[in-house]
Amino acid sequence: MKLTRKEEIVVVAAKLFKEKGYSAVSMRDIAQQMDIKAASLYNHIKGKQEILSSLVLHVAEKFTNSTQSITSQDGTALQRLKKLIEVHIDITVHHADAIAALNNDWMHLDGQDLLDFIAMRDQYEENFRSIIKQGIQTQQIKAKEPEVILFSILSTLRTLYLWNEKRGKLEVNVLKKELVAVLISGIV
Amino acid sequence: MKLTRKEEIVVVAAKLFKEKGYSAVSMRDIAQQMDIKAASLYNHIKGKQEILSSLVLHVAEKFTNSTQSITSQDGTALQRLKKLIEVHIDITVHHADAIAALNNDWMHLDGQDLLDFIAMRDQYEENFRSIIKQGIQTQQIKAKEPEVILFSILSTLRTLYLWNEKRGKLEVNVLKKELVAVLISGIV
DNA sequence: TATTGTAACTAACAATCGTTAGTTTTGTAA
DNA sequence: TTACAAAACTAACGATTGTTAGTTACAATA
Repeated sequence: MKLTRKEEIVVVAAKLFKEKGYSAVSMRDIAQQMDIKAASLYNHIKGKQEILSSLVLHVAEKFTNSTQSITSQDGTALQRLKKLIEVHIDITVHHADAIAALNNDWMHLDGQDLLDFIAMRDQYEENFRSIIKQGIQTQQIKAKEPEVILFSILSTLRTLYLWNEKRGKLEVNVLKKELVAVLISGIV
Repeated sequence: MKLTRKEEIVVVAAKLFKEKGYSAVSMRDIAQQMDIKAASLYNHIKGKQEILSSLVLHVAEKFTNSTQSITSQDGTALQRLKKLIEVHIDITVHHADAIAALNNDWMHLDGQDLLDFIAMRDQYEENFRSIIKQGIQTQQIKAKEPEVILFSILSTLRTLYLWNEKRGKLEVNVLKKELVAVLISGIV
């Protein structure tokens, strides 16, 4: 599919943000990477902030929608948890650069964009938490501190974008299978 | 113990870096937080870069030394892995802000500092990897992709600094015990 | 061929950046 | 009280920041 010029800018900017972070990337950096001058960017976007919010909010919605869909379908806690992990991997593989910004640069959103993001993030976390609690209640999951389990799994999933590059020959379905196994069954 | 003025600056800066990242924090921000003017900072430090390298390299050395010490002592792979996790938690609890910079702002180091950091990080990862491989060889650890196990555990440990604030009433020793259990034995 | 919209350009703006130079205040020891 | 060092200050520098205004090149359409 053909990208609009605006989408091209967002894609290019995402790569740069991933390397140095939003604040350390100038409009001139982005322009140079596209072989145009900085002022020309403004024919397509309103400003630097719009690049960030396009990037972050778009992928945040993906996460929110996916988890919402999983929690609304039926299934045991463990089935849902597995599905959640797989979906997270899918999104990561296809939007690695955007996820870098979501993880590291969300605090540079401003106004309503920032509020929207935080709301989505909290909702995502809450869905995750409720699945784990449900698993503990039905004794599918060992009764440990739910927060420790939540933190451990979420940390791994959120940092996955960093390892996806080195993933190399490891095929996506293999990655899913292995990661689900490690996160749920442990390593011993 | 009493901090030197330079150490005070580094501590204050670390807190700010954690919130917005190195690039988004100005010398005037740091100065304001200390109730002095930006120029006054230069009575104590050479520049902004020195703040970052003090912060990052100091805690990076702690990690390198700890893992080096663990791999040189004897013990099974699983004992070593457990110890590694516990040490990581200890350092995180005591240097949460510095670890934020280590995770998110290391790429803004320059010159020899950057090379030194990368060398330490690679060595740390390599030590970790060899313990896992040893565990697989001795069949203490289930034979999965070593990289997936390494990535999963390291991600959790590296992001721990974010959760340490919310840790709240969860005592350090409880956290250690729970996290070791989750990371090694899984949750089912 | 004339018109129009897209997308580039040059030039410049005010604000902020890290940093330096030179000076003054402050606290301590003789 | 004087002398000295530590640590603050004011003022300013050149560079870079995001952004705007006005203009030009080019392709498609009428």
